Amino acid sequence: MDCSCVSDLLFAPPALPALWTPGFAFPDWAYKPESSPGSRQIQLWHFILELLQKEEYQGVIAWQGDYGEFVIKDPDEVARLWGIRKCKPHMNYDKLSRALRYYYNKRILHKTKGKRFTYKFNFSKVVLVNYPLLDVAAATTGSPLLLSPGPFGGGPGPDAPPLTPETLQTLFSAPRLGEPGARAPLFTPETDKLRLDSPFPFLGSGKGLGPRGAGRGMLQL
DNA sequence: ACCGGAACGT
DNA sequence: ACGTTCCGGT
Repeated sequence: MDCSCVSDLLFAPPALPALWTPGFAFPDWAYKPESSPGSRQIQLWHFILELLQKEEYQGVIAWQGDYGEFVIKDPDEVARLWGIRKCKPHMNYDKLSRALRYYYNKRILHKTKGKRFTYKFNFSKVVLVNYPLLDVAAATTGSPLLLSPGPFGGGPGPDAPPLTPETLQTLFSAPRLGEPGARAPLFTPETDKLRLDSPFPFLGSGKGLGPRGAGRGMLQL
């Protein structure tokens, strides 16, 4: 069952110098397959983000509409590219869209109804799971960031985009490296990963979002 | 096109 | 866990 397509590792991780699409800032973890907590393989939403970030694919998939919303302009091509990456030669949009649907429950994506081939990222969710954003939120006590009484804590709302592009950009470009002792208590010093014993009021107490919780010391969905 | 169940593979 | 494949239904 050997497949002759290029391995993920050979896919040059674009030595990204903080590049972002017009109006949207992206953290580097979005491009690193291994940076997704539970996964060694490339994730579909990583891949989507990757395409979204490259200008040469703007005719294939691009940001459009609301914040976090993107439209697949060429479904067959996106499916083809995903098939190449995953060594699934028989990939097509029908199957790809099924995979995207998988993210609905995980609350990473949802569908923009009425708009063809249009989906929307739940960046707040994605960020919460993958990036140590919370210490920033904790540090900037005055910031209303993420603490809006939105769908978090109150239950699973239809969508939860409390983050603005500006907020994201600010957070991700924040030069908080090399600040000794500036570590927020939300993180264990050794692993630099999110601690699970911290109270996250906006995580809805994990209700319906998966009871397991403490996987590998990382928050999961 | 879009949905979600189910079985399956890794 | 993260899809992939197949499917009947809207």
